Amino acid sequence: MRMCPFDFQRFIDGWVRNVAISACHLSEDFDPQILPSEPRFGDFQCNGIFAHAKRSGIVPRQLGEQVLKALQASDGAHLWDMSLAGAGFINFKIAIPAIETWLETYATEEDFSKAAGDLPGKTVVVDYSCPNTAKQMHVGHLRSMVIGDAIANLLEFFGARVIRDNHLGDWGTQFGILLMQLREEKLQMENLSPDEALECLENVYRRGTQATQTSESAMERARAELVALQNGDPERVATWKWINTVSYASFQEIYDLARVKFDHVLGESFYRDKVGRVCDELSKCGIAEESEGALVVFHRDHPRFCQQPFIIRKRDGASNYATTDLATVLHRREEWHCDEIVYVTDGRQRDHFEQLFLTAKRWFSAKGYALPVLKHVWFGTVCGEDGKAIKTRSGEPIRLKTLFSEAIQRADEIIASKGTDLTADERMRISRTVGVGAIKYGDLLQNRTSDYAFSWDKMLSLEGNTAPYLQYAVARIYAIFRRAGIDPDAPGKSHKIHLLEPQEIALGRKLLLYPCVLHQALADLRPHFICTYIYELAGIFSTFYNSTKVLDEDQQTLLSRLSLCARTLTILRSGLNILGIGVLEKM
RNA sequence: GCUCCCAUAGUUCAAUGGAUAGAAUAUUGGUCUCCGGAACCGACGAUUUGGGUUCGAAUCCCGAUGGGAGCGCCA
Repeated sequence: MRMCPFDFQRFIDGWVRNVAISACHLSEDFDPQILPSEPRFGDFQCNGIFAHAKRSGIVPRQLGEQVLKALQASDGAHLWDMSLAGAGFINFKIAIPAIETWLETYATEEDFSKAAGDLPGKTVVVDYSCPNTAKQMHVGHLRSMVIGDAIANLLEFFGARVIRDNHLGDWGTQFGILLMQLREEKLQMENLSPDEALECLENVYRRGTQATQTSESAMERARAELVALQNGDPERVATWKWINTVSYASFQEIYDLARVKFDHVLGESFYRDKVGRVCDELSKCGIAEESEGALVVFHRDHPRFCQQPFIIRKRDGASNYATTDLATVLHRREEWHCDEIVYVTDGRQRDHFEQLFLTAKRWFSAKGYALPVLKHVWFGTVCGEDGKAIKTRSGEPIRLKTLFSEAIQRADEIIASKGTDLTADERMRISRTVGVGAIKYGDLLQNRTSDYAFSWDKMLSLEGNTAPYLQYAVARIYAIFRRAGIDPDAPGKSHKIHLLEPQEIALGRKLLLYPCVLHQALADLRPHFICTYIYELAGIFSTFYNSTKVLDEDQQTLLSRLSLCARTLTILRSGLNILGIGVLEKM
């Protein structure tokens, strides 16, 4: 088999570095800085000449010429055209035969995954979704679920062993208030559906909160309920369990719709008998100290956390989420032997996670435990139309269930307007895939660290840079294959691909960039790079489709173009799979 | 009060210190006897402000203005 790099960016980077250092005698610290470039310049560009020229006191253009000459004389130079441009850029334009070889070499998602195995043997816990029980999921819960799932898929694609953990908020002080109010209202809720029960519980909680805010005795009773629950009072425990059961049944409907799955659902309550060890060890190691009656951790060298405490045991002796989070890190290390933990939460929790990571580092180091790599993959706040964060307490945030069903209904209306001959089942499946896909994609498209302006129109849009546009491109490719009477996934001998028309070449060049995009998304755990890329790819495909007949009379042309379509299909599908968005053969 | 984040077309978002700042939407002009028009091709339109660093700044640093968030017993 001919040598064919999977990721041209990485390959060119290594190649240029090597040649520049060995043949041009540049110093070892030379960094070529190879980046994908705008199509008008080529496929990749080398930016590293400037920095090196500066350091060595040479004119960049001169150094560029010298390096270019050496590159042109080296093995591998036939794979691309190179030219010196501007003040000292070196541009690389991949030669068409090299593109064709790449397309013939990397045909299936399996081929990609195998070639991209960056993380084999690595165990990564992804901690995402994590709603609180006793409340319905609303738009504020969307991002963690969607982004976390995409990141887990991405890590899995690169060969990691991924453990998806839904760390539910099922053990907070909210249960004191809930138990108190439930007891006082004596409600009969056993016959309600999970959703109805949950809605009822939300109201109970609201009334309970109001009561504790206005009455000191209500507050006392709520505290007593919490203590009773924590001490294992059977009646309270039974009620608490029931609340969690109906809550999760309601969450599960959303997860099913969104096609999100977890390997573990270990809520905070799972760690409630593991927090003693955390406090003991941190105290004995001299990391935690008493302060104002609580057990806290300060980080003396930190400008902020030398003053701002990380409270691991409240004055009343109870633990909080800092304590359970510490216990969780240890559990994931000791039981699951993870190498890394990725937390996907709102950016407002950055202080908490920074303190958590600092504390875990000192604790693990003092005890000689191996510390996993800890990453807080945070995302921007979901804001309402008023620009302020959507909160459960202020007004009524839109429920995910409502959001999804509205999107599905809009998709269904479009299908209806086309007057198709689909069966009811098919139609239902398609409107679900389109509607849910639109919402997930709408979220993923945005750089996760940006704040998020919620709007119905944006969420439910089915035109422009949206999932349906991508799904449509996929469906059209399937339609071509149906018409040709060929299975796009049939494992057969691959046909020779000849890129002749400009639109074919443009498509081939774009396909080639997929590995670079995946690596970029992986480096920062930012799925939106994949969205941008597959959207552009679908656009280039549409242009190609519009200008170039695939089902050509000439057999060789037909087979070549069909193969090109098959590669486009593979990459669109692969990208959508990583994003957790469904694909359709017909829509 | 202290700390952090953000400011890009009318609107919603992109842009790894790289060349002429990209999309979508809205507005608007076109394409279509042909593989699915949920399509394709155009036009219009933007880096809040004042300094600085750099060969090169939307991006880094300092200030101003405007917005958001966090900060001892919620998670």
